[in-house]
Amino acid sequence: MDPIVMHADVDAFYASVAQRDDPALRRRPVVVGGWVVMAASYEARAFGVRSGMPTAQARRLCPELVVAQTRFEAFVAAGREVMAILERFSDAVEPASMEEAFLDVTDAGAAAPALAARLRAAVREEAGLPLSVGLARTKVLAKMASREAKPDGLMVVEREREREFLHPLPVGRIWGVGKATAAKLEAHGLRTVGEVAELDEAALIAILGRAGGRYVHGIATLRDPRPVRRRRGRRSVGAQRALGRGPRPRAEVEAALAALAERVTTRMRRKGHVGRTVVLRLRFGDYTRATRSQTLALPTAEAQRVTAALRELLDAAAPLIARRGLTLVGVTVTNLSPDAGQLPLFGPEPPAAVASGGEGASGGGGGGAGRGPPEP
DNA sequence: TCTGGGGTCCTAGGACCC
DNA sequence: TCTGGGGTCCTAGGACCC
Repeated sequence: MDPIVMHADVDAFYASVAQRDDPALRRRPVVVGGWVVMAASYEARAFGVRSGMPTAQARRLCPELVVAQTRFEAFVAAGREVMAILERFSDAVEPASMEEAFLDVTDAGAAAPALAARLRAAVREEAGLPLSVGLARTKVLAKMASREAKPDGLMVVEREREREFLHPLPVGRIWGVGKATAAKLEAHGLRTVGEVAELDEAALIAILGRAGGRYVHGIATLRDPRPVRRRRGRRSVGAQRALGRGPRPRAEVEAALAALAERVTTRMRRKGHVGRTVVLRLRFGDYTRATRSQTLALPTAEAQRVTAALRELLDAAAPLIARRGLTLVGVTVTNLSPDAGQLPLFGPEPPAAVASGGEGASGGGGGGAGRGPPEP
């Protein structure tokens, strides 16, 4: 029997939460964000407003735009509320972000569309949020179906309609294919998914590399055997801060890094994580980026140790900074593992953090199965 | 359209080991 | 003797997603 995968995704998540919590915002063009739009309601999208756009530009496109405050705790709480509802509809729920998840609903069989309708109603009534749902045989198809279903809709891609649904789409609509990959495909004259499906895997690997080639080939030929799996542990924790233009004294940069290290390690300690690799992220005046990283002998969640590593990394990057001008610094701690000091000796189940089997301490190269190619 | 902040995964080269 | 082959880890960068 074919699996049935559901992809459930709250529409315009941040903006919908804002509209839910403030009735005066309903049916009005709303964005959430600061100086850049983080989410736009569908009313705002009708004016051409998109996330990532500077708020000033959004205002020019839509003079009656309402800019709602970013209430991060409210978003986190709303996300949890939605996930709790989803958990009632399947044992296998794989969150993909705060506001979307894959559900294995194979057991529902022919009743899956009715289940999806009930789920949408539950999220609407209990969480007060619009949910779009895609139903299909694979994750990618379900994901792409929910996208087509938006806003506030349900789309079912039946097995015998998969080709008809997928093949006419431009390659850039494949989940996981962005601008760079689409450009490579188009440079070979491949514009639609159907055209890609005519190539064999080796040809696609030659164009996109091993993982990308396999992935795109699998999707185009309707193979995507990745199962819905429960959430894996977090892989990294990070924070960053824009510094504005103009030269910054070293002391100011160091102070910013110390504050970021504090923020990151506090979050790690709260979750019982330690990490071994410290990554310094930099962005320059010309919007180019660079990273410098250092792997410690022992994992840590101490701000001081992270800050010390950051200082060394900053020294290593000094010539680059002098040349290009620093505009943003970020700190990421990766190579996470559960803090052994915090492990219960006889817990009900083992900690889930680094659970991905034989991957070991997945340094920088990492084989994961998140979005990667379909497994053989 | 001049560009937020938080993540995940893949690639490639070099070091090092057996 | 025109020079192994496989594996792991680290570093840096790129692509993509929400």
